[in-house]
Amino acid sequence: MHTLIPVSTIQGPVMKPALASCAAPITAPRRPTGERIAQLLALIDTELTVVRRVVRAGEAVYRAGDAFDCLYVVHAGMYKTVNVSADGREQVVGLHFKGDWLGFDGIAEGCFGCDAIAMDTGEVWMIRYDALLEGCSRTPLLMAAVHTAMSRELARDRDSMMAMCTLPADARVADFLRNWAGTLEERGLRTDCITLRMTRAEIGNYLGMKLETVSRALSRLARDKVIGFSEKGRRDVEIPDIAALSAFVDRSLAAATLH
Amino acid sequence: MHTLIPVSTIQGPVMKPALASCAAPITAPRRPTGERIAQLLALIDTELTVVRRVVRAGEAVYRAGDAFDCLYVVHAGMYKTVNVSADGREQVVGLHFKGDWLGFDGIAEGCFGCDAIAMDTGEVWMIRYDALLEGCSRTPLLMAAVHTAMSRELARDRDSMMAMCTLPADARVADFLRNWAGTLEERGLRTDCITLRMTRAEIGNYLGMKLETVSRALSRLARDKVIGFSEKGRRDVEIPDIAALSAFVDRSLAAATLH
DNA sequence: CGGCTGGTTGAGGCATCTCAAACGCAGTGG
DNA sequence: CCACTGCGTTTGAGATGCCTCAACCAGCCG
Repeated sequence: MHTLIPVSTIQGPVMKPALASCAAPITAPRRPTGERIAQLLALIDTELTVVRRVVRAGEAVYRAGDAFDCLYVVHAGMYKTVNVSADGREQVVGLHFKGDWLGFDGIAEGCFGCDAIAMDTGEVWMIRYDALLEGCSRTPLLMAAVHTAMSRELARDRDSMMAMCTLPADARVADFLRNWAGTLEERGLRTDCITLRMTRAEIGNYLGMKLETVSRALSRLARDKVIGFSEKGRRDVEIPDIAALSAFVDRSLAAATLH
Repeated sequence: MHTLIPVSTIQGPVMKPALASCAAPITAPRRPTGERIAQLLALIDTELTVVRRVVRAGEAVYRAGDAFDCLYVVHAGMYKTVNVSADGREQVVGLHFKGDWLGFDGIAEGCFGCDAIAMDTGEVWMIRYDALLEGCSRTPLLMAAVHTAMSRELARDRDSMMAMCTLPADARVADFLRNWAGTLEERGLRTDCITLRMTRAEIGNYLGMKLETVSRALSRLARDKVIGFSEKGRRDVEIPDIAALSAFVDRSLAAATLH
């Protein structure tokens, strides 16, 4: 039909190949996510003026309704975004780790649509949106990186919707743990013993179920040896084998379709 | 803290004010959505070379797994995006009307993550992604418009997640109809009698419930005079008053929280 | 110690799903 | 013209998965 022009040929002047993979992957083969994140942060640091901000557990990076001025890139820590409706319902709609952006949802309306809350102490990089627009004009690689980040978030949201609609409660919890372990693994962190920094109520809210259901699901997963609990409290979960979680999800689905 | 610099001052050279509102609304007060869409399409038409493609009902604009080359802007018709999992589950994750973009989810991975299916005959504008990147570098207004579109889609996904997690089935259907009527109203179309181009099964899939539940919910809404059915088949729904749908949602929530 | 927060587990209830039957409507072919 | 078929819809009755309510337990901290 038409020939595929590599993006790099039109993305403007010379770019360091070492930075290329934090943008859209049309140009290059896949690289480890940890590397991509390091390159993204390096690119931002060189192309933009960022204000580093340290946040403590429970502190809000921004609140729903705040005027949209800045985007934030997670440099350390873990964050939840909480959608708040007019009538007061609260819903955890996203979890964010190092390398993720916070605040994309504010662009369209000019104010943020949800709260972004730190779940432990961490650091975010504030980037003024007007400066980002300017930087994207100057540096196509940066623009591509922003597009990629938004695209990834859209894909994640879709997968969440699918999980909520098609998986029974136990499988949804298993899927949740699998995703969590996956993001840790991508960042080069230990996945065999992870600490959930969320209460059962928060997990349930995120997954669309009640806290008791989460607790029961975790108990069943532990009984089936798909996960384990560390002797130090029930807050830490041992995941000896991520594939076992996937297998559990598949088994749930097979059992369901098999009547 | 710091003064708010209007984006327009850094967005580059002169821009026609008439086109300004299709981008982020920091610069300008809110305008009617229909106007924004017209301006978006005009901007795209002047800044980019588009290939117009007519699609018929049931036809795929793209399929999950297809290589990501192009984005699409809806010029006419109505489309659904369907997420397909490895094990064959299908989930409608989005509905798209005139002025919406299709394919953002392909940017990050280099291939599309879902099917985009036309639900009636319509027309999409194909835009090569490399050309779009170049155009965004050239025209900051275009870049802002793309960001705004992605941001809006993120916000919509989150509202969907919230509706699925917090609303009972009847209210979820009411909310669905309200959103549908809302998008029609934004585009200057009639909202008092809308034709659902989806089967009950599709609606149910989208809302995370079974087709019988959708049917019952619609029957109850009709019994409560919140909606009506046209005499010609049950496929057309009469919505005399959109506010009545919102009121129904609120009533459901009030009844639920009241124990 | 005693209160508090978060977690686990059980019993019963309810919203939704499953299964099933019947209907309307459009298309098709005799 | 009518029978016949297929698909989508409606409605009912029973099953079930998750929620609600409640009791109890385990850490933690003043």
